[in-house]
Amino acid sequence: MDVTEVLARLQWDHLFSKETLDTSSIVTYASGTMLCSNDQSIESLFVVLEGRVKIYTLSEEGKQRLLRLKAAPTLIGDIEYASGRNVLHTVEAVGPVTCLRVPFEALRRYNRTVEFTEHLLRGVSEKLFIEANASSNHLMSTLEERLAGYLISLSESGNELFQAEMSQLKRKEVADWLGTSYRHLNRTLQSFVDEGLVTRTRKEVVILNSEKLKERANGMFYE
Amino acid sequence: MDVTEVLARLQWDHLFSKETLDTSSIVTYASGTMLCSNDQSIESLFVVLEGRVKIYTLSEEGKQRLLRLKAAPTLIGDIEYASGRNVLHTVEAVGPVTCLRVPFEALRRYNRTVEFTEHLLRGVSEKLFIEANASSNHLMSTLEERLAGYLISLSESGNELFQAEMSQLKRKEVADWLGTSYRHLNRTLQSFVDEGLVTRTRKEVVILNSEKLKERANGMFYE
DNA sequence: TCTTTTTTTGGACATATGTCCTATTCAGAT
DNA sequence: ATCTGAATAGGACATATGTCCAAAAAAAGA
Repeated sequence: MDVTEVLARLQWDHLFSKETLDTSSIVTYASGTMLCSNDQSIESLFVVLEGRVKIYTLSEEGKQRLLRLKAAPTLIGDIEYASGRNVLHTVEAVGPVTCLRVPFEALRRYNRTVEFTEHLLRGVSEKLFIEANASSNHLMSTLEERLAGYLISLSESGNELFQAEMSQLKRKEVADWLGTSYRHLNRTLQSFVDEGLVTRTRKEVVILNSEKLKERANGMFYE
Repeated sequence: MDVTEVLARLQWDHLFSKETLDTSSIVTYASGTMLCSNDQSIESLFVVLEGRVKIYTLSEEGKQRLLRLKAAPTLIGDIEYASGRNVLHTVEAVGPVTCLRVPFEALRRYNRTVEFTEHLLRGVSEKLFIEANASSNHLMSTLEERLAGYLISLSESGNELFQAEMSQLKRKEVADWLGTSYRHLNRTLQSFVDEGLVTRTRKEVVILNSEKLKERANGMFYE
């Protein structure tokens, strides 16, 4: 794999200086590998070039909350590089993942350009927006609304990104992502079935009445 | 008020170019004024030089959630400048507030330096950390834990910043900040009283048994 | 084909928290 | 001192959601 070419394809070729790239390396992770774990220290930026990663919080007691699935290209470690703190969110490879690993040290030394810093800034503030919105949504809505919103968001065209990232979750993962228990997800799904809004086989959910479902979502919509 | 001098005192004097400062102006807001409101567009960065601001989300239905009180110095609009989006959180003056208002346009034209961008980046990622942690805390703990954590955090020395920002909240505001109803805050407070952990007058809460209270906080701690 | 294990589904119950409402108390204005 | 409006306190009830468990179904072995 040719790094220069891949970066060019992403239009990220101007971001890293030659010296920086010289100290960087391509690394590949098997499915299930943790690229970084909550609260540990981290010393490199990971540019995910290929594959998909799962981002979630993992508390001491083992409770976890799925934040999102992200497909390449994406940056891991940008927040930690910018803030100097330990890892905020755990990141795990879903399927094989190829990254460019760029040591923070190289960035500090050879990469303090406006272009690169602005790129990080844009990325981090984008993440902040998403996090803040997710958090508000969660705090201010019931599972019913969130689930309806999730189903609608998956079915409507116009947010391929979300669909690519969030479909193919297993039921249990959907529960995690929605921040609820498996039990309660089922209960709520069933109530939609009872009202004729959706049908459910054990493999999939089919929307019958997307109008009413949208009402139930009460404005909740993911992208 | 001399801007150059104030910025120097904050050690922010290297951040803005002369041209930028020329297009900026000092503005003063009366208590209660909104510096910016959720979802509106914003065209200037506000450098809060004096006073305190209240940052919160405000949903369409009027539900609000207090995120924090912040004392000067602090930046408002940095996230929006960085992401190009509309306002994320509503900001309101608590008492008179003096700001330096810097048009985004000037920043784009005269201020794309590494120093300034890195400053924004540090600030935004710091905010992301706080937001992410608050959100996890909220999702994974009961009010009892959060309230205990809040009380402990206010009483222990070592986080003057938090104390300066979060004491002197009215009970209703504390409820907002903890993301609960006034009713439930009272109920939980009362349970602490019943167990002899704290005493409560209608003005203040006094901690009697900080050991046990800390246990109740179950690791929750604010800073 | 027959077990054994895993996944799905849903009952029963506990509980954290919200909503609505009514006293009570306190501070400030008259 | 009296009135008025905000802030405080708590009763009664509804409900969203979690926990624990057992039955049913599917998948995987044997």
